[in-house]
Amino acid sequence: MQEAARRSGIERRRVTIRDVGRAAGVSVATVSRALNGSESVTLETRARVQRVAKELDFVPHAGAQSLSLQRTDTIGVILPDLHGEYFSELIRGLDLGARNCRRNLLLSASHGDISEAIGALRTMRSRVDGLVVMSPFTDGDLLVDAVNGAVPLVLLSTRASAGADAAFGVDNRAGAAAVTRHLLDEGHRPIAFIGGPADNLDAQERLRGFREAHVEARVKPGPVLRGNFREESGFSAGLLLLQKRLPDAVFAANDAMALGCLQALREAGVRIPEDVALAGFDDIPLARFLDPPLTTAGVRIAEIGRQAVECCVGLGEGRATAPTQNLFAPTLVVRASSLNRRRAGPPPSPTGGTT
Amino acid sequence: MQEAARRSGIERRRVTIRDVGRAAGVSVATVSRALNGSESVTLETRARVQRVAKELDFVPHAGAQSLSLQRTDTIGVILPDLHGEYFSELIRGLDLGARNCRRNLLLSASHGDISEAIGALRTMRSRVDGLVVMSPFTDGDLLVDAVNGAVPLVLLSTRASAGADAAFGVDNRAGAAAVTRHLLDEGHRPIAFIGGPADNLDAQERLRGFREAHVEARVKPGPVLRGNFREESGFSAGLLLLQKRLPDAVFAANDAMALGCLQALREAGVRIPEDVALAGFDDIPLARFLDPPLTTAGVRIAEIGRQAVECCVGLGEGRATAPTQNLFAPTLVVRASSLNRRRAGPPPSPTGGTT
DNA sequence: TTGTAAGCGTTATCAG
DNA sequence: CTGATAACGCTTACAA
Repeated sequence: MQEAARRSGIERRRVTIRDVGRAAGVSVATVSRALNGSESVTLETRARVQRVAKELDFVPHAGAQSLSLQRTDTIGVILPDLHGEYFSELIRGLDLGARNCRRNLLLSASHGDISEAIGALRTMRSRVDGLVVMSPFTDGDLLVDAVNGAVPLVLLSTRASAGADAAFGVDNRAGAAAVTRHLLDEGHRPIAFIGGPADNLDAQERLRGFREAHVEARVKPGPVLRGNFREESGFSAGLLLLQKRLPDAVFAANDAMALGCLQALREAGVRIPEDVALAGFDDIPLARFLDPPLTTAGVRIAEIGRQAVECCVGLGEGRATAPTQNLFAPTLVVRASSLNRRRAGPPPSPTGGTT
Repeated sequence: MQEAARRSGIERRRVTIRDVGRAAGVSVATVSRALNGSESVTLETRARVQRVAKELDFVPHAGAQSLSLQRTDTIGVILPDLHGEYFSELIRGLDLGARNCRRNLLLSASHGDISEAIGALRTMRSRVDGLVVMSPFTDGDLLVDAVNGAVPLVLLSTRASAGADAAFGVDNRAGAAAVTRHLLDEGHRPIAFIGGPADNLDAQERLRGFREAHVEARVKPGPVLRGNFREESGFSAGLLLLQKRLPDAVFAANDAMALGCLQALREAGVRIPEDVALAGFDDIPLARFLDPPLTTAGVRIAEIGRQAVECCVGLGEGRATAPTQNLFAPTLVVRASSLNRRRAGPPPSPTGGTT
């Protein structure tokens, strides 16, 4: 038939429901009913069909089922990236949610490009029952348009768009303010800030929290550098900081950049936290293994992913499982990197540590 | 019609090719041809169809296309886990390969359970054009049976099964031997080994490399502990080691366990590498950020993923892109954690360091 | 209880 | 160049 049917290798035709029917001496309808547990099938018929199906190693064609049933049992996910500690944690949560709901995960990366995200969206929207999209762009409405109501849409890290069915995010402002306050409380000033991409909502809010905490404390903020949330940009920012008089502390808008900055400073012989204190945001698993362990704003990344998927599935089933807008509050995680040890002479013992 | 068609929320019917045809005053066949760039369509007709399609925001239904075309443009991937540094890197490579080939990625985790893996396989095999499966179980044949030739199957970290179309892996034995030799060359002995799961092929081979290097050097190996490749098991192993006289060095079968062991030892006040040297396997991104940076066997994880996907796609298109069996050679990555600093008194300066 | 046949949304064949 | 129409593999009214 179809030209494309020419398979490479052994031409092994799929076993279809028709084959099972023929072999069992019943119609395809009966096979379908028998295999899907419909009431109206004789026990005897069902048994025979099941036996034959097993013998023939029949596996229903999921694509055909989807077409007929109008559901795919698949949730599409579009993230800026698929790797790195942050997304890895997120994916763990997404997977967890998908397992709980017995759904598959169709994953795609937008690489931070909104047009790529929209492209992926259009490819996906007819393959999935729902979409979970992380689009930290300021203009999430474009995404909503692309989905066009075809399937439930759950947004991550996005200002609630009127069109989206739900949104999950982190209270970045509060988290950043908490970290900033902590640094100020430790006596560090000025505090430099390494920000994220300008068009990234999370980044904007974190900067805002940083500034508000300074206003509140009546302290003048240190320099604000631009980064892109990647480790390298933190490294570059660190180099930049080294060119002038060092601030007392550096607050990077995420842990990856804090890590990069840490490297740059350390390579220059700057001690953390004795010479410069350091803090990040996200609490990626790596944070506590750094030397020194990194102070940061703890976000339950995986939990967000899980809830997002489960909410998305729920929406597809007509349940409104969660409020439209869900904001997770980060918790301040104080580790050694931010403590004020300027007074200390020799490095303290590994276990102890003065505050 | 179909019961399931009742959608929650606004009942927004999909725009189908039929709608476009009607609006453009042509048949569905012509719409299909016009949109898919067939030669035999008047320029004028094509233009009109395209305009109408855009106006109606028509997006072809991927599922229906798949059913008709017998291809899904999707590669299925089954991994033991979706998170953690190792799989994160692997996924990065898989994504890269998929992008290069313009394919989607259907991801699933087997959580180390072969029956779960088989379940996922059966769900997937009619949704994808090919499968990339990482099944570090000793019996990969079960997987081959489950796929049953329906689509190309590429195995990761598995002994080449007759039934698989290709396999990618790491030369675990050589890598482990190299690390072991390095530790012995540094003068460490005995060396304890923290192994992976017993039924895991990678783990078996790494243990073998460890032993062979000892035989070759005519040195008696230290104790061999059992782990499961996760951080916690490395931690437990570390605790176990602490109960007896400490070995000169510990070689963990992967970096995650090395990390766990490092923690256990450090919490007990043991200095690395002064008191005990440490090495891992994989060179996950985290390894170089540890304190001290971890000596390990460097595996180009992402590269394996990329090649596996591209090979899988190639197989589906009838091309035999790569040899059936592909073994990547790890490179020894020597960092501070394995050096012999037993002679040194006080901790060396951050920059320097004796060998 | 079972079979027939009409969809699900495409593409491809075959006449016109 | 274009239009019917038969697949693709499955589910489900409707009839028997």
